[in-house]
Amino acid sequence: MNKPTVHDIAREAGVSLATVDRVLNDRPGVRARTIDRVHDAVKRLGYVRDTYAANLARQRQYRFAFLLPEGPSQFTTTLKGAIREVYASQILDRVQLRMISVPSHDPHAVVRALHSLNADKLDGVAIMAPESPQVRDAVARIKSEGLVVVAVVSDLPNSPRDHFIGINNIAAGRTAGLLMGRMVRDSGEVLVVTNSMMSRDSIERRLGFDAVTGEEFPHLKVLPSVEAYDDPSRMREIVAEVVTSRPQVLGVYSMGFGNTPALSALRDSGRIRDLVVIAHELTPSTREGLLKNEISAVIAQNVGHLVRSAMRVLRALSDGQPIVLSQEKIRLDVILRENLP
Amino acid sequence: MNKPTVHDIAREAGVSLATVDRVLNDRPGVRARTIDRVHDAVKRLGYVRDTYAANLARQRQYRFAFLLPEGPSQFTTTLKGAIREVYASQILDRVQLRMISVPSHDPHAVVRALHSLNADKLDGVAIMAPESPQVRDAVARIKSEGLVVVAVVSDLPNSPRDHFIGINNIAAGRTAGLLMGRMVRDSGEVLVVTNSMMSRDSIERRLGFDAVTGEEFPHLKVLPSVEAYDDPSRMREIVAEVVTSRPQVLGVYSMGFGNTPALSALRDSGRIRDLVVIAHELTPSTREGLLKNEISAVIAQNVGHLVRSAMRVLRALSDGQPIVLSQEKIRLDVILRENLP
DNA sequence: CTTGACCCGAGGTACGTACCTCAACTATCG
DNA sequence: CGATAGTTGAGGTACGTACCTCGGGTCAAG
Repeated sequence: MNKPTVHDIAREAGVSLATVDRVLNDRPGVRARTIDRVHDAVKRLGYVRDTYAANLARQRQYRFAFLLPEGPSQFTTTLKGAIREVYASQILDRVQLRMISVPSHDPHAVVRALHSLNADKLDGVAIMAPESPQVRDAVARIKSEGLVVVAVVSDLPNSPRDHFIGINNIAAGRTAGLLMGRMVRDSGEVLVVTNSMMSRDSIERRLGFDAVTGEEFPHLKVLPSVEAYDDPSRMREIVAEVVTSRPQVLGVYSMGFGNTPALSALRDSGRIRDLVVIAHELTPSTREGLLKNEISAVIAQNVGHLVRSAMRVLRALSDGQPIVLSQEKIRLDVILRENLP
Repeated sequence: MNKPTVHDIAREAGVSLATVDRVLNDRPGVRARTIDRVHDAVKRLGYVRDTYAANLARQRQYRFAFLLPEGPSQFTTTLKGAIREVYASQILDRVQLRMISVPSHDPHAVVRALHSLNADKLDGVAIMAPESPQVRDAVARIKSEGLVVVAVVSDLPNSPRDHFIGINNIAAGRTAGLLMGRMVRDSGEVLVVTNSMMSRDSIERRLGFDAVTGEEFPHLKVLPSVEAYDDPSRMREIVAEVVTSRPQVLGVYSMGFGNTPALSALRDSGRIRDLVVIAHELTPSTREGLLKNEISAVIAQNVGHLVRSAMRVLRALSDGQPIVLSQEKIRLDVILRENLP
């Protein structure tokens, strides 16, 4: 009737508690036949380890770190806020957190930070950084030391990370393209702005955006991406120049990072209300833009979910437990003025 | 350094463990002054009860019930599936679940079901049912017996329920209105269909929809709501009639429940691809509609989140623990073909 | 047959909390 | 002053699991 315990397993398998314990915790000194007997009993009774009692007994502490880009980006600020909020609330059990900020555009700094992580003092790390060969090797190294590694926001697809928690950026771009095509009424041009087309996120978003607009919305002509190279004033200038000189521009797709200067340039041009503006990530800037009817839609990922999911996955992986994939999938949120959270 | 335990509290307050226990669990036999001393120590050390150890010690079982509408609605089927999935996965700790289906349009049946719930055998209940005076009284009664009551999907605003888990339906209607206004290119009419305008959800959605279209989109003329009174064939007939006889209809807003027959009528009319169709809830029907470009957007609530949130809230309330509101807020999802989960 | 390596059981303590008993103390009242 | 009720402490067991020790068992090689 009740949930079976190790005692029930021992009785069912006809062995002692110590043996059950040895089997369940992969300790040596048990014959293969006996191991099977225990596993059979586990299966027959449907035993599942009570993780909380186990953690209590072994005084388990989960020690995780978040490796995040430093700098004044509104998105990372929002993300860090979400991490702090989750950490402060009591939903985390036995978790100790460290936040590490690095200039993420510098692969060597990322590598140094990764190498400074000690497997003796840490169980897992969540990384948000662009992938580079150096980073890939560093991930491999800390994984071989026994750390659990998950990528957040930006995937590290060629690195041996255990899991990726974030959105599908091609789908994000496709969603933006679909919205743009449905919302721009007349034929015209669409401006795409980003900080850098070197980032795989931007590349994927652009790919998705182009695919949908190309296939389904021939009335739109999508211009080549405008890059600002992390320079806000450059972003402001380029956007201002394009929007004022090309009246045929009817839509702007801001692929994230650099929303604020792009928006301010659009605002100054006086044309922002006539444009369909689609941006990424919900930040103070984009929220304000939505409320002022300057931005039509924001494609976002829920940073609260992102952080909680990262924690759950880190825990599950450090315990060797399965992940409930349906719960961990980060949805692509489409946010309009009326469904602002 | 480590998390303080009851032992630390006892030492800090200069009392015994038994006294700390009496205070923390509101047991009698402690002088007011001593109670304060213990509470002071708790505050000074920042003690928080280890819920898992406590549940272990007291052999806690959470016994919850879900009271849901019976019948073949795709949304409730989806919801029930989500409940089963959450229940089957191991994320629930010490929770026993019962699902009760009632013909929810019959207040007396709902009341009978509520009265059959025994506070001795149950800790809490999540209810999805329309509010009526009878239901309100029944909720008050089972609450007075000590049960925790939360409303899910549809609020019971005049009942003494402890919490509501679901979306803001006025905002949902406003979001639909905004999407409709942005996506319908020319001047024309918008058809609004629902099963019944008696339901407060429908009323609120319509309210929000009208507010936004009225204020911001004068090119749209929103027709009076068409009601099908839970009769699929009636729904099919009315929709077919309106759409074929009124070529000036450019958009259709299906407020939920009855999506399937409405869609099939639109499909048969041959006009569906030229219309902007906005529907509620992600079900097999609406998913198919999105994929076929028949539906432009779906306003949905994530049923997985809904169910997990209901469980967390029920647990927290039965333990008298605080709720992390930011985690429990159910977002209004805007789902397009490209961001289908 | 002995030796030693391997296997297994019995029984213990611990984690943080709940809940129990019983003895002893304190304050108050008549 | 003693009786009485109200407070408090000491110490225990239990929850389900981890981890430890130690004694005794089996079995194959020498």
